Amino acid sequence: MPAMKIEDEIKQADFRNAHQKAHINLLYTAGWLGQRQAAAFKCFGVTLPQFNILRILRGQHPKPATVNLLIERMLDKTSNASRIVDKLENKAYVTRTVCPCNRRAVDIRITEAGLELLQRMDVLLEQQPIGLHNLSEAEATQLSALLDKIRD
Amino acid sequence: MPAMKIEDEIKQADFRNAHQKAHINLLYTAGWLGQRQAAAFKCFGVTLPQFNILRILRGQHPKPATVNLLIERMLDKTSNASRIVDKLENKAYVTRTVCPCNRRAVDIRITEAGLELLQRMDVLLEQQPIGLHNLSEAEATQLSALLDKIRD
DNA sequence: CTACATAAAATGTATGTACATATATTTGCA
DNA sequence: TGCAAATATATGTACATACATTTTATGTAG
Repeated sequence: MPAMKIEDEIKQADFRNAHQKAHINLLYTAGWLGQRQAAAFKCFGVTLPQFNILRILRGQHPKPATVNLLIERMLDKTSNASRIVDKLENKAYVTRTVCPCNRRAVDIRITEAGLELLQRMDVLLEQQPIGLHNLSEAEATQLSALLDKIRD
Repeated sequence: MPAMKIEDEIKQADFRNAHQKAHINLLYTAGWLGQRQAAAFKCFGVTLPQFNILRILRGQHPKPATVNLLIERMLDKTSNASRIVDKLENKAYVTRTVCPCNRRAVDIRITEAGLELLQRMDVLLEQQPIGLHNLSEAEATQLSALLDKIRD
């Protein structure tokens, strides 16, 4: 992946202003990052949203989580947690049981196989980091502050 | 949309380090921004990818564009331009004709209805900007530089 | 205690994404 | 010339997203 400024990446040299340029750059870079992550996850047979849900479930383990809790903690809150859990259940990485104290809710738990998968992924993902390692500590902090300000 | 730091948004107070926090913040903020844009476009009956393609076609107008050219200029290069053009063709915002000089290629042109739609959207989108207006000029420039560095 | 609102999850439909493959056309080269 | 490689686009499938609707269970007001 060669070094490229955003102008070259999408072959549009003339942005209206710095705001538009940063806006497009933000969407583009997030896509770039997400794609690299998805590629790294592919050989494990899980997608990025599935991975994220597994991590939330590991954080709860051995307590169960409900679909509502998953939605609260997911990056994309409008996505359909129920169907992502379907896929993980098919792969035997999670279990679903009706919550005994509230039969509307469903208790979702990560299985041993799921925990083992996460552990294997942790090892490989640390070996080849695909994150923001090009940034210094100070730059990463600065970036977070700018992003927070966008959403204010 | 209330002001919220990323820790509160996804209810995960303990990030491993500044890099991980910025990483998650980047994906989250891009999703947040994309969703707001999609919501603004919804009343016009087009999605964000469809809008982006229409803008590229307006940039070419009255010259045609090919699918390859669209892919080159799209933010997400791996997306399926052909099927997005399908949707726009169904709405009569673009036309497809076999390129006379290369019958493998397809000339795609924006129609009058498409141009008119973009103009209506321009007007409303300028009235209620959904971009990075919280950032100063200097901050937007700084953000772009950080994002470029991530992809180096 | 029924009736209606609320809550939790699942489902339906349209769209988009990622990746592999198919189809048609053109080009290059032995 | 003829045939393989390359090119331009389209299609198939699995997955995810956005949003509306449905199903089932719980709570609450009268």
